[in-house]
Amino acid sequence: MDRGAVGARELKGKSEFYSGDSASRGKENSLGYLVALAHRKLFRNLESRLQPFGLTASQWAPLLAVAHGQCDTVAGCARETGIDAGAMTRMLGRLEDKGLISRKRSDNDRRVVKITLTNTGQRTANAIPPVISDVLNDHLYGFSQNEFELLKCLLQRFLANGEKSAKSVTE
Amino acid sequence: MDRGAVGARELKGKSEFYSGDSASRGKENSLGYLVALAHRKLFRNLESRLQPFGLTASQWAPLLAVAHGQCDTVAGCARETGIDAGAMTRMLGRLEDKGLISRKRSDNDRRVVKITLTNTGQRTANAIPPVISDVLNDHLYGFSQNEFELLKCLLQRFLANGEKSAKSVTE
DNA sequence: TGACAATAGTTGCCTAGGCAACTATATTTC
DNA sequence: GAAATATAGTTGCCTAGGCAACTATTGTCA
Repeated sequence: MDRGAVGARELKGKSEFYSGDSASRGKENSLGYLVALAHRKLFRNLESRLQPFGLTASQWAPLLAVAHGQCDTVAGCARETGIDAGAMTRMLGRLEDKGLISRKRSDNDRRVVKITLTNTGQRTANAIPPVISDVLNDHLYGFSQNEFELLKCLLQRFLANGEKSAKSVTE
Repeated sequence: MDRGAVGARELKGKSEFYSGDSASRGKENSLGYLVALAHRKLFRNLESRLQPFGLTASQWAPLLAVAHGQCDTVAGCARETGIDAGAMTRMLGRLEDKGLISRKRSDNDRRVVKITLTNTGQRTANAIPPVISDVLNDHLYGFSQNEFELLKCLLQRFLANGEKSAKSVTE
């Protein structure tokens, strides 16, 4: 057992789970590795299950976001899915190439590009939620309701801490 | 509250936290989004803190793996960090361009390429663990020791389930 | 020994995200 | 109303990972 498993040191009210000499050694003990591996595995499982629909693991998110009325512009989709606007332009281009969405310059505000689903896009958007659910449920096999809520809660805090940290660096 | 928060349905011993109609709606409630966002945020925070060392958030892992003697070949590094061998070839190329590692064809087995750290690479490998620790600790601000262990444990199970699921599809 | 399989590494092609520079349009401010 | 500012979208350049095809080398086995 290394220090990470022994106990967190307290330093001016800030807990230190990792210290320089033991950090990130071994994939199982480092949260960095774990978060990355969990993400990659989930991503690849989604990828293989969405292949029959001609979708990648990155493409379902903006598609569903539009289908659910959460966004209808490039910038909106970028904000909603948390990725770069430039990347979103290209992403929507690929979705348009596949005939799932269509883009049209707005008349009210000539800066924005309005995004709508095609019929095919709508059908696909209807079909994929069960697939996503299946994959997530597979990853949650054996979890109790408590553990499920706990994991969500801990990840939300992990994420929120990271956002605060990023801000404090740039300020 | 949608179904996900109400309770998991049991279906032939398999819990269903997500059902087709509510899956992945809203970033906060979907574990898919949460895992992806947590990973991206951690990745970007690492990126900005490693910039002074001329490293990206993907490059420290193979560098430390070599420094810790966990691998000394392309295939070994790929296995150790869980990424594709082709991607690893290019990754090591970038590290070589930066003068951090050097590559040399083995004499025993002319297929393998032996990887060693340069002096600069060794110095960098010594310098970055505290930085990684700092970023991880930031993300874990306010976590109790219990919560820290719990998050690791839950993520390990989430990951293991995903690996089993992927295998059962290909078999 | 000779055919076959397995392994190591590389390369090309694809999707993907981040960042910066840029244009066009809209909003705010003086 | 004109200038400054903000916002929307696009594009180029970078790193990055997955997959498939390929070569070279090594190991296996009939």
